[in-house]
Amino acid sequence: MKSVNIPAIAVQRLTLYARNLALLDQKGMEVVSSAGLADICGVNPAQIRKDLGYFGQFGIRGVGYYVKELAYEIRKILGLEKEWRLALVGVGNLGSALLRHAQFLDQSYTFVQVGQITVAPVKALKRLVKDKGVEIGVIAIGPRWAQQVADEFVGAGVRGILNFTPVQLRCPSDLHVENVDFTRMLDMLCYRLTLNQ
Amino acid sequence: MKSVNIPAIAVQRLTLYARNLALLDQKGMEVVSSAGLADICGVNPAQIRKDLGYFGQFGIRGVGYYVKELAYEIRKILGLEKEWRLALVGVGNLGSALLRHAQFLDQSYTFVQVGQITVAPVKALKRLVKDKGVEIGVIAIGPRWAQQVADEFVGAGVRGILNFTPVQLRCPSDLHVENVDFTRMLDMLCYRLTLNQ
DNA sequence: GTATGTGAAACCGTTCACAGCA
DNA sequence: TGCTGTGAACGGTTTCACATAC
Repeated sequence: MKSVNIPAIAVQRLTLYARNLALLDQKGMEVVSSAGLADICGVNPAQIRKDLGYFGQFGIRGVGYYVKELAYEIRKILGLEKEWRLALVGVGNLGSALLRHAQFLDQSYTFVQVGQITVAPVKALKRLVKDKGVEIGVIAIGPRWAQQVADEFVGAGVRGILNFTPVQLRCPSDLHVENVDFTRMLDMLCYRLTLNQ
Repeated sequence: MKSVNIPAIAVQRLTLYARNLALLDQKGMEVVSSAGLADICGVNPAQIRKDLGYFGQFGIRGVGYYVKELAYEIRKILGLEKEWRLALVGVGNLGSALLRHAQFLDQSYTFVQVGQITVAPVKALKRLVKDKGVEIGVIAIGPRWAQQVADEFVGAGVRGILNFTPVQLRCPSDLHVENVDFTRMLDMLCYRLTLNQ
């Protein structure tokens, strides 16, 4: 791994590459060039090579990349070899969908070893996180309670939070928070449609 | 509006400002400075002023911004004054959650006038889009069928697609697609947690 | 010959700093 | 005085172009 700072956006693209490499692998393709993968992913070939360059050299000049191998290397880079334990708060609404249809998760995460997802009444959270070694808290509850749940997750010792509410959470800076906010994406869509009449 | 190209990321932040302005308004605050809003949103004050500057002059020097007024102006910029009609494909899984718990949507969209959301068997899509004037298609179906549904939406004359599947959709360039991909956000989280041991 | 890996250049977005105005 | 609006400086990301290796 290089000592330069790796842009977060490059890491995000890595997940895109991993997904499409898995698809190529399923189709029996063994080798792919940066140009080929770039076309599928909708990015510039040089960008793929640059992104990969942050972490090492995975290709063969004059040939390309071995699909299986590159997919594995990216999974390793992203830390997806490990089994992550998640706790979900919010059994109603979005939460129940995430839980009840675990196959949805599995389908998109064939290459990820996601651990048990546990539903917990908020009060029992602290014990649960400590006993079960939960590392990631998922907040899929109404926006009104989002900050409170986040605080409890923090107090319980979770290291990261996946936030499905549109609330901007206030958390300690050493805690990692990722937001999935479809209302924002919908707003963006409306803006772009409005621009083009 | 300025004639320079407006970065998509600036527009995305506008939605963040709008949301927090609505909250400030609910709390009875009438005026806010770029510094005050920036603190709440977790961004740089100059960035807010710059973002707004793409669209006009909304503040008063030495004072700040009128909360209600700015919130309204941003809604207008984003095209959220209009009522948007959406069609949802995917009643199972994520889709049912989006539909059955409309109050979830309402809660986060108090300032948005989102139109009827219609569930349709895929075959009837074309007629539905044309008869009801649907402008945005929402794809919350299994990844396996995502591209097919997208193609049908395109054929039916939808102008934009909100894609909840992790599939990179292939669509005509004049169609607007926004992706909500929580698997990617989860991957990012895992990477960052792995970095810090 | 072909495709990677990577410095250099071009481009874009963010932040600074201050002029302009209430 | 205080805060907006904005040109300029800065920093970071993308793309180019070519040396390098198979």
